[in-house]
Amino acid sequence: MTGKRLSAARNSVFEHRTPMSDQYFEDRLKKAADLADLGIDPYGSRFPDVAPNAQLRSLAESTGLEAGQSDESATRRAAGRIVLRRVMGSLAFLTLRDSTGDIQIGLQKKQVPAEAWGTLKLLDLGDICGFDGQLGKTKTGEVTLWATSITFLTKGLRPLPEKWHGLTDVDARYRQRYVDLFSNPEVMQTMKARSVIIDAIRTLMRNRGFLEVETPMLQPIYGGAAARPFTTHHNTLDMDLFLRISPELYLKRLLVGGMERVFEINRNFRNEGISTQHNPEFTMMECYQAYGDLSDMMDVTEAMFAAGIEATGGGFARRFREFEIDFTPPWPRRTYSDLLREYAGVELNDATAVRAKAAEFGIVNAKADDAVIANKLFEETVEDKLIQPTFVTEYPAALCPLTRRKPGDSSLALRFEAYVAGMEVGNAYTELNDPTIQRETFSAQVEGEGDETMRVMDEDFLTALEFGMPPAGGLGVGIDRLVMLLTNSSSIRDVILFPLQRPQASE
RNA sequence: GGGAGCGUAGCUCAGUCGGUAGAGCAGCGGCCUUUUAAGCCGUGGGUCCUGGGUUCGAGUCCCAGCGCUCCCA
Repeated sequence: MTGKRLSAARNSVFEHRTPMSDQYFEDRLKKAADLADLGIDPYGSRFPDVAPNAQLRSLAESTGLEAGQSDESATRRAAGRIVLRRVMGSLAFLTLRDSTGDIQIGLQKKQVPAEAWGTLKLLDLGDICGFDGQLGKTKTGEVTLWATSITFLTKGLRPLPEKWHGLTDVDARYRQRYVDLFSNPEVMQTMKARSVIIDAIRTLMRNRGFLEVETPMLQPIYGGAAARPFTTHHNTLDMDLFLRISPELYLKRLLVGGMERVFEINRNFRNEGISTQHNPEFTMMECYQAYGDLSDMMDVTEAMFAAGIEATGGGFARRFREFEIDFTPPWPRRTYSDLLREYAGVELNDATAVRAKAAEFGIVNAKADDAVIANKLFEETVEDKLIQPTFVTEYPAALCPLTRRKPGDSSLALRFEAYVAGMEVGNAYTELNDPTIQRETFSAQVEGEGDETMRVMDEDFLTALEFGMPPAGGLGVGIDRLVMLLTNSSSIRDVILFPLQRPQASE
């Protein structure tokens, strides 16, 4: 890039910027132009054979370098963003950051070509640079790449956040996650952990014979959960579509089709509130196992957490917020009615007592089903007590239209929800595969809750069941919450790269 | 939806009783060969979220709006 071209770029940039930022832009664009004048491209290109910083650091340890020593037998190459700089006359130290961590770069005036030393003045915090040199340790023992050359790879035009505090403004961190990622290393670690955990879960499921599939996100009829959907529209077909709230009814069609074990890791969309536990789009692992039931799904749930724990290191005992949580399987099983008795002091089947107790918490709705009231009471009194991993079993059947009834007690459903730290992290059924009962429960649900659950009967799903779906266990696990628990992140927004934000008025 | 709080320099934050706006980092100029949030000297930088109002005078008090955070539902 020539200085002339940069001048033109500068002029166009300034037309769109506020006066106070011009100082930084102007200085940095000037430096980019100065580099170009020296024949150095401020926006470099291919820079092969870069060693990750973590690798360089471990190399320094494994080769037994002592303080004050350098390994003169080899030249190493590092690249990354300059985040700190300490210049003392004719000796300079830089802190270079990549996704694996930081490494110190040492530059001595008498060890680098004069032109290279001169370009140090043109280097800013935030620039992306590469360095070749010998690995060593300073006399204080800091691992240092003693550079013999500087390669400018990308000029940064904007100033970095404060070097000690980083970017802390929560809103800015989410809006400019790219700044958050390189200025707050723990954010990088969390996001890498998320990727590693999901990878481990995929491997687990494949090893158990589950086939990964992808089912529609755009659905003409939504279902599989009780939630409000997002609505969209297809122009050519001129039809409204819904972003899925759950893949359940499609995955079950695959069971009918003969895929005995399927799973999907993908996004669901629910047009509801936002909180530390809820993002409008969230990632769910959902799986179905033919010829299985609830107990198999408990096993899968425990194994998923075990896989995530193994992948991220550390033991089954983990800290999350103020809790010490032990994920060692098997997790305790507690029935819904036992928990309601223990924490709310009422019998599930005593509707009068349940309503009276619920009224104490301001839960009053004469038209609502007894089970709906009971469940609100459960949410109010029980959920936040379930700190250690717990499977809650035997849900009121009225809440579970897709679940098989308990043999001998049709008021209860063969369902469990897994709770950890007061959060629901998993939901599983022994799946209902009797099309006659399914039609009845759908009708009741459609009439009872209308828009909240399903707008119209999914006739094609019922048709599928009529062809015959094998008995099966099904499970959904919230991946975001699982990652929260295993990375000790207190908000779901801390484990989602780009959580939904209201757009900013300007800019 | 309700309550509380926050919004000041590129970033992190002060700003008293209403009296013409400050620090650190970052920037710029200078010194400096083992620093690591380097240090020292000097210096530039502001739509105090937006719009009204009260007042001789508003970052500060009042009203409305916007955005964010936390708690509750």
